[in-house]
Amino acid sequence: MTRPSELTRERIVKAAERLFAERGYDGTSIRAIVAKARVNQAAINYHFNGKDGLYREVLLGAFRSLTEHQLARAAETHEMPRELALAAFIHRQLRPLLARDEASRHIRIFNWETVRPTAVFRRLLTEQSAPFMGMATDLVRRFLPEADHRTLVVAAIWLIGQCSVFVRNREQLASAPVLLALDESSVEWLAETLTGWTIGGLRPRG
Amino acid sequence: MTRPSELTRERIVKAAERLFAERGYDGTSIRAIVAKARVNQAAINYHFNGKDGLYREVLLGAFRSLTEHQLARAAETHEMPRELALAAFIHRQLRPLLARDEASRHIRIFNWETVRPTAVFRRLLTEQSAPFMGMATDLVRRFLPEADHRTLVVAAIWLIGQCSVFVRNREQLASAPVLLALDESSVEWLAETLTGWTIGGLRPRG
DNA sequence: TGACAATTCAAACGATAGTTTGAAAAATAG
DNA sequence: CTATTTTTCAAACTATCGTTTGAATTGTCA
Repeated sequence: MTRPSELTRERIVKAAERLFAERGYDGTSIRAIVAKARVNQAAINYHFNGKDGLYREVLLGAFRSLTEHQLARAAETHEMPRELALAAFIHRQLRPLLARDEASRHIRIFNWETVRPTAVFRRLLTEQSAPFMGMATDLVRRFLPEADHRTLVVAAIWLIGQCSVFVRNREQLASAPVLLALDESSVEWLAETLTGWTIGGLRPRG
Repeated sequence: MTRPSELTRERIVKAAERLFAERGYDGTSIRAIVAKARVNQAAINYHFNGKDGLYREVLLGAFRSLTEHQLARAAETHEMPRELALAAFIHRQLRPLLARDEASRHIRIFNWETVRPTAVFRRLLTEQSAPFMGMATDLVRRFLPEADHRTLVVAAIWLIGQCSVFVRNREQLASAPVLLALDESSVEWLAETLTGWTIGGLRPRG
């Protein structure tokens, strides 16, 4: 077996990830991808069996990267007091607000999927979302020790949603009329504010 | 001036709204629209000056309908105790979970826009989102009477985000592995649960 | 009714989409 | 070096896209 084509594959995946994140699956043409990657047009079919196969590759990478960012800290989070663990979780979820990096692109790809889920994505989700959801569920369980399963799941989604609304809409929120500041200290303050509200919400009350 | 074409316009807008909601702007072809509306292909250019013009029409209608859905109740909400007002707001925001109706389609069209905002939408947002955001801000202000402007805006977004994460991802959440039930009583319970957590979060604590 | 504007229609336009082709080039194995 | 496989390449293929065209039809007003 001979494999001198790894470079070409990597260039294609890298270019495709950027374009899929920016324009979505339908909005990205393979001609745009090969132009950015500076490879021949037929290379995508040769290496990935078409546009679908390439998209699957990109989606897998995005999913791994996004969940691993949290899951890598799952163990140490579990050792912290629940309030600190929650703060750390929220802080990490808000991280794409600051970084115009790979993570932002991955979030963007997922945003496309929430409006028009592809078959590839659906399968990926049912196969691989369990660890991440489990981490969020474990976290809220420490605040709601007697809640039933449904309540815990909803609380986990609630927690994730509080963060994702800012991440997802960061471009709109940063411009008029909201003009939300997104520098490091502002995001820090945002994370702390959200943490406070979340703890208050999950705290038992009479 | 002669105007026997209102029927054609309405059929086109109605068909386009459904298709744009389901597939987004790029994913909807004018051939699909005219097939669904059962009008001639050139009718879209004749009546709306092209696909862009038609989309603008649909977007305007969606925006009006959605904001009016909440804003129509703004006055009466203001007369209610703050806890009940918040519950009513959340309940209305979660409504698309139940109804496969016009409002649900309009929310879906907006979901497309958060991924790839069109110029039309950006303008619409800066022009007309103020009343809606103002309503949400007024609502949270009743819980945070001494908060500064930034905190109030973030709280309003936080409130909206808590609801939208369920609406936006309803299809994924309803299927495995989450299997969130979306019948009437379940949504009722969800609204009450979210209301409780939100009140708890915004309530002052020592 | 006749003249004219508004509306509908089938057909075609140019552009771009994803994919396929078959040969040239490069890399590997014997 | 030779034989063989892997990889690249330019070009073409088929399908669909949004839009335009110009004639036919319909509706309105004088």
